[in-house]
Amino acid sequence: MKKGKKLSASLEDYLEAIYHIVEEHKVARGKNIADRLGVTRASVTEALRSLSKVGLVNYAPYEVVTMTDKGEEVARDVIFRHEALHRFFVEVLAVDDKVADEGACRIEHVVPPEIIERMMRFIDFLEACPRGGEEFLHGFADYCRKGGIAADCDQCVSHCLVNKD
Amino acid sequence: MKKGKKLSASLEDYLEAIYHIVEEHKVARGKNIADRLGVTRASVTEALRSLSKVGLVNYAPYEVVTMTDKGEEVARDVIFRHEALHRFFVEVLAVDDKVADEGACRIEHVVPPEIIERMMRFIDFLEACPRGGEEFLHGFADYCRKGGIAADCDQCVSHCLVNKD
DNA sequence: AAGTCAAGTTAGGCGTGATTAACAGTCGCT
DNA sequence: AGCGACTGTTAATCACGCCTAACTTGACTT
Repeated sequence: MKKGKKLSASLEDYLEAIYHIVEEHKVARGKNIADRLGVTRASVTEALRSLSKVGLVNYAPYEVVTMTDKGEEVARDVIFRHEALHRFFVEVLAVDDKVADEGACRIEHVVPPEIIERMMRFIDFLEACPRGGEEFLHGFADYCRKGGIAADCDQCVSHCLVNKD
Repeated sequence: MKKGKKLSASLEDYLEAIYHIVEEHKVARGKNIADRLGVTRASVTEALRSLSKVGLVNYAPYEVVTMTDKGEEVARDVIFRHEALHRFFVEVLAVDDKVADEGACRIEHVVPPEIIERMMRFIDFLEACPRGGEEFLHGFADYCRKGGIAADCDQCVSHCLVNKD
């Protein structure tokens, strides 16, 4: 039960998809997975054999698929990275939801854990720091839209003092 | 001269390496590239054939390698993404330089342009907004180190008003 | 129980990107 | 000029991850 080697990006995607499908339907079927990932059923079969070989899914030919405990653990880790990236892109960088998701999908497989950790902390910090907060992020969103600092910038700053506690 | 299809992550790495080597030595040799990327010379030969096939490098067997104009353009684009990510990770997220570089290397090949754009803007915004700036980022770095908001938080906020202009 | 059809599997192929091992070209030195 | 060392190329192989096409299974119909 070691940590084993890491999964390929592709297998992480399969695992993630299976997790979400199981979450919804209790079990996953090849067709579901294929549809969700936009690959053929044949590809799914191969992926399932790989995943079961490393003990992440319960799989036997012609049967429904479920996840092992280990598989759930790994899947949750992938999903955690995905969600952290997604939140950061949307909440901090004011990126469009669709693009944020797309980016998270691709980046989740390669991002170093330290960077995820800092993104999460950054979000926390923005909540804790009087300079941060809603207004600050709105300021950034405005900045993006208008290409410059807002006119009511002074008032905004004064609120730092008022809002802190 | 179309935009053509996009390069694989691997070929982007080769192109990036070649660009840096040419920058330093005027020309690149297979050995240099192999050493820099940690692959064999044989792999380099194949990559060079691919890159020259799409007109990004000037390559002929047994000769030194240089980049075409198109190649430079593409390389600069990759490097731009790399540097944007690196800067963001170091300057905003206070990530260790080595980890930031490693992360940038991997993410540069998959990150949507919109996200790069927002990261750059975020850095600009931090410079322009009175709530942002050096102090704000130091605040975050401290927060990371200490796990909480600094004690002199009030003073820090007051500076927002003083420093703005 | 047999038929049908969707879902799943297998086999074979393709492209990419890497490897090793053997061979070939280039260049510097005496 | 010839030798040797290093650099570069080729060929064969491998692992992945995907595909198509053909075959198998299982579960409803009737």
